[in-house]
Amino acid sequence: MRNDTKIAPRGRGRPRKFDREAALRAALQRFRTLGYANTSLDELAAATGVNRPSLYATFGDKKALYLAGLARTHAIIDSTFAALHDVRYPPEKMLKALFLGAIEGFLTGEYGPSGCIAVNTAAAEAVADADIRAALADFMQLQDGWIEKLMEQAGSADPRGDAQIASSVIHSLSTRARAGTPRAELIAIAKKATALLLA
Amino acid sequence: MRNDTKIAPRGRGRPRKFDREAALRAALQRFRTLGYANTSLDELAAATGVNRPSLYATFGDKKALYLAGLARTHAIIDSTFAALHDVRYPPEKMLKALFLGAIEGFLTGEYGPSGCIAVNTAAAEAVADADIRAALADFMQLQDGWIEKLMEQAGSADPRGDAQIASSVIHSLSTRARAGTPRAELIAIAKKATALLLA
DNA sequence: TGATTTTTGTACGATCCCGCACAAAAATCG
DNA sequence: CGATTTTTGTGCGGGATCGTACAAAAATCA
Repeated sequence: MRNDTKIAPRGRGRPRKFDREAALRAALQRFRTLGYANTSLDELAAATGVNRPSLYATFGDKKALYLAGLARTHAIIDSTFAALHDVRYPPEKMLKALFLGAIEGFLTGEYGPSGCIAVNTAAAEAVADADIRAALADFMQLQDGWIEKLMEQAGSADPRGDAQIASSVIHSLSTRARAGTPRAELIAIAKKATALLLA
Repeated sequence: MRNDTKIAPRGRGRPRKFDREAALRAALQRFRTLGYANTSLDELAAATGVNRPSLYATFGDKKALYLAGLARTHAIIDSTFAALHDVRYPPEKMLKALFLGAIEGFLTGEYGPSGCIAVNTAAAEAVADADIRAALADFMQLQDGWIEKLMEQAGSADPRGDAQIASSVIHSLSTRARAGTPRAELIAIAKKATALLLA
């Protein structure tokens, strides 16, 4: 809970009225709920409490704001995985934490379960937009890479392959959550995946 | 390759100039490439060769056209699974056909690999739009259900669970294809999934 | 206190987009 | 051949959206 507004070396001019991180979080939520293309700058301005000119001055255009949001999520995911790697759970507990943590996150959302912003909103833009496609690819590689490390730590005989399957199941859990699949079924899928990976 | 234009009982007025199915296919391709929200009716009119008023008269509004496209895809997937079920492949061959068939389809696209329209474009709209969410849920249930039947046929001890995992991997293969993952890596993931499911 | 710098907020222009109105066109029916 | 019916295609109107220009506001520096 750092207060960036106070930490930032206050320069010469009029002080910024809003917290950059908070605005980014609010924008991200809208993007995650509505998708990239359906989220207008008016809505983003309303959600963040920042008017359009200030959004442009701070983040650039709509795509830059979206990519900044993806980057923020990327960083959070990265540190979450790092923490999970640090605790060195035994294999089964690690998989449980991995899958259930993902599921609880996916069931979060403004108006309903919204899954993962990268898997479920960036993918829609990925064919037509090379930048968003690259961000999506980075995202998937981050996840695959970390899960591979976790599988290694768990003593897997094929960390890469096991990681790709676990990661794939997580992608699907995200989409299923967005489609309205109830928590119990998501958890059942996670349990089945755990059983297969530990066999 | 039926010619619906000729089969349809030609009524009284001026004959329709375009083939409904062909127009639907063209519209679907645009939706799959650009996503639902990014596809304008002007683009749909250009792609189908049908001007907007005729599109409205034939399909209704933009969402109805999109849902008609999803329904068409739904029907095709259904008959594809029915055919795969009919041939009664042995387990390994069945899984190979299942995964490789999906991958080849996902690598198809106008400007690049476009994956599955439901998983990768409907999902973006699913939180804010209940109709599209329902269509996506139907889609996933169709796939899960058919693969469960295939797993049963293959003698699985847990057809439902195995099907959910196989289906999940397919969802992820779709997203990965859209992110630009090369065919070889998709195939490797499919092989790994096959190995886990047959173990 | 006056000058400077940065952000804010209103307002605007240009573009795009959806959905439909309306007349012309092209077929069949009597 | 005239009447009817259905589709076509131009064209439009209202509205949303993006990105920016410009003056006012709020801070620091000299």
